[in-house]
Amino acid sequence: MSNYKTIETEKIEAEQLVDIFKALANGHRLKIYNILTTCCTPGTSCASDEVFSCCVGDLDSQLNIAASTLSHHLKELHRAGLIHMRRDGKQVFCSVNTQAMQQLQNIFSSNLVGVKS
Amino acid sequence: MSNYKTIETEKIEAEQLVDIFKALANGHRLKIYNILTTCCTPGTSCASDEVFSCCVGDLDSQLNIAASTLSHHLKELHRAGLIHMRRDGKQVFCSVNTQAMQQLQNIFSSNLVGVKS
DNA sequence: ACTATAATTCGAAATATGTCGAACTATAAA
DNA sequence: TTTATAGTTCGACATATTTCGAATTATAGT
Repeated sequence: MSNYKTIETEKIEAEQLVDIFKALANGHRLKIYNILTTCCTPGTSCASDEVFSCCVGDLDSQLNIAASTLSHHLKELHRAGLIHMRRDGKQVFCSVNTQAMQQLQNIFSSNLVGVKS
Repeated sequence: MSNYKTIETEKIEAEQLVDIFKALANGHRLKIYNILTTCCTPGTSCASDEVFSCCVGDLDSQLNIAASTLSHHLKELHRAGLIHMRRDGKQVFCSVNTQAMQQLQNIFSSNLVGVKS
């Protein structure tokens, strides 16, 4: 747990920002993130019986990659602090970290990359 | 010239977005982009006699990498459509593509990654 | 305890990226 | 036209990333 970024400070560290961009710099991961943004709107709980659920298996069915590869990508997104993952029984449910998304918006709004040097 | 992205459409293609994140997913390139954002505010022309100029040589002096490496990184940022490059005599001046920046902000504002599938 | 389902970890292989120095091109000045 | 300055291109090498299948862990049901 201590290995994973939280993105809670106002200004994001330059290195952390690189990690975030790195996490999004892949077609599969961007698609995953995209699916999660359109599925898990803030406040919505992602139960598996909803149309747009987002447990790992559901993502798997939309991606045409090996389960192990998907797992790897989810880990990357999680490590960057872009998504949440919680286990519920046999399944692991994923959702976007809306707070992180907010801060990314801020970064690109004023003059970009307002990072602590 | 036809090889370089322009980022003029409202919605950004998913692949293009991956290229943009890829371009920013590197410490040196992010630093370059950062320098350019704090130097070339919209409308400002970046003459070499200003304090914050941004010809390739000026960037070089701030980065501690080989000139050839810098050139490579600038090409990546340019290919992604994130910066402009124009030759003026012996020097090549770089500046951010503010339009691209704007669109990145939009992407992260509504529900992220509003990409054409 | 056994079986099935969901997901992760591991190790290997293929591909991509970052980096440098040497050689090259472009422009301006002597 | 020779020389100096500013950048780029090329080829090589080291490192990082992506991907898979096989083996493993976690949980729930029989």
